[in-house]
Amino acid sequence: MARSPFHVASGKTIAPAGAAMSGPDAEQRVVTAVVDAILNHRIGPGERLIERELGKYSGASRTAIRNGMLKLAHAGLVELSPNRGATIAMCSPDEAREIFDARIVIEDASLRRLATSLTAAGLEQLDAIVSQESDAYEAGEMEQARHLSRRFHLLFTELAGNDVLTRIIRDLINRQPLLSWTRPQPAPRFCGNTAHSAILAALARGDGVEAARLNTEHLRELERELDADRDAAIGDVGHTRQEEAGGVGTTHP
Amino acid sequence: MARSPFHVASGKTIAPAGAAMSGPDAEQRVVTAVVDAILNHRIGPGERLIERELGKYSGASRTAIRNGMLKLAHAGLVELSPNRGATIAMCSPDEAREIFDARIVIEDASLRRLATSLTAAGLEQLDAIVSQESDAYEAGEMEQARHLSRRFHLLFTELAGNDVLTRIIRDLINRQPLLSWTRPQPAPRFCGNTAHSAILAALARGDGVEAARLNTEHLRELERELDADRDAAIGDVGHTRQEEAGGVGTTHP
DNA sequence: ATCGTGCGTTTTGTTGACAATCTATATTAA
DNA sequence: TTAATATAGATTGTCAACAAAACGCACGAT
Repeated sequence: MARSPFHVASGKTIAPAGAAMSGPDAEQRVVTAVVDAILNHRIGPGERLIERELGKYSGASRTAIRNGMLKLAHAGLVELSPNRGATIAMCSPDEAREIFDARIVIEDASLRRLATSLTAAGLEQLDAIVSQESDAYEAGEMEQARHLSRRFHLLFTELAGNDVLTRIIRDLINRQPLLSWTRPQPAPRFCGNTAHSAILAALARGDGVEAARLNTEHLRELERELDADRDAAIGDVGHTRQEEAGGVGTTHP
Repeated sequence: MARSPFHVASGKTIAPAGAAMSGPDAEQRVVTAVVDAILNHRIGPGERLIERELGKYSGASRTAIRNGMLKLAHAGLVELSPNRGATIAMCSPDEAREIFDARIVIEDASLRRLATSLTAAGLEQLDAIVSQESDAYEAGEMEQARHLSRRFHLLFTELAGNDVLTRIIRDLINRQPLLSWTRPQPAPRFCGNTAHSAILAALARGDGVEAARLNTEHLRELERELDADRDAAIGDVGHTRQEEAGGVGTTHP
């Protein structure tokens, strides 16, 4: 098969065959493409990002790619080793826990603050996200559902009005897919929509403490599922790099 | 006078004439030098960082410098404009407030957590910092005192045990000098030591809530002083760039 | 069969030069 | 004298080529 759009060492496609990009901000396009590939589990932890391959179909020069890798490295999405280039970051269990804790700290503060300042417009935006997310779940469009789920967390942080914290949260949310050692589950997990609408309801009635409590519980639940996945995968050898094709199903029987 | 070590466009020296560096990690040296220069107010907001000048005496190649600038930009210490290169970041009043709020959120959580897990060794480290800081203040070594003050905040965050949050706090603390529009005050401000030892005392007796409250108050006080300085400097025109030499004294009469 | 070794290929890191852009000075006109 | 403009210099952005290092594979030894 002729390789067409935008892939990595393994030959996997990480971006659709979009218009042959060659703009002034090719760097940002490479960054966006890699982030998008991570968010949709087209590439996973430990995978190498080879400059030539990244550039072949993105039209980006090597310097642009290299700068993009630096950006991604600072965001915690890739790791740079001397003379070994860029690989998708692998989070240790400890680091995964730290990321969850950090999100809880910041999102707690955001929700408590937002509860006292939420405007009608803001409420409407959040409500739209939650209902769209619900629709996507029911329609089985998991990719879209995951996107909207991330968007919900990011949006209430944005609405809290602190850009510094928002940028931090964005980076932490983007690292989420790198925390799981198994491929994403094809069926909707327990998580997600119910929790989000409950948080929104608490926010709507101005109860920031309860909203924060619900969100913390929500994130802790996600963390527990992750740990369970990891524990289940422990017996499996070679879990750090699954070969492509086929095995998308749940790893644990 | 022959320019000797390591300066910027204005000709100001931002690093001592250290050994002609030319190692593999020249990039990190440039970053460290710039950070150090910022922390000690040798360069201030809006100042241009010219690649050739940075490289002339640091021995770092232009690519290394450029990568360093990218790193500093992501840390919020410099701003990169297309075709205009790197300038020391200028924080708007809004952004300054956001940075303080972000610090409060994260340091609060760190102190509350640390109160339940502080070891004897950790307590000893904190105590050493505070007493050294006190000594430095009394000896009039303001540079050292400011360094130790920053170190105190960073250390209790480190001891809380979350590396993700620690890295964030480090970046936020480093941006502190860029928030003030006036040069650093030669005389010891109200802030600093008393507040720090009170926080430490609360920590030592396991009262994380009180420690967090004291820290919040401490940071809010710093913020108020900053606002006062800015308000006082408002009438002054051309306050965005003070000419060198002489005028180290307080800007407001 | 497994482990260690050596070589060719691939990939990264770095340097230098060139083009594009911006800044500052000098010049000219009103 | 002031303002607008043109020109020269300085600074950044980009690219292609070279050197160094790592990876994969075949080969041979234990």
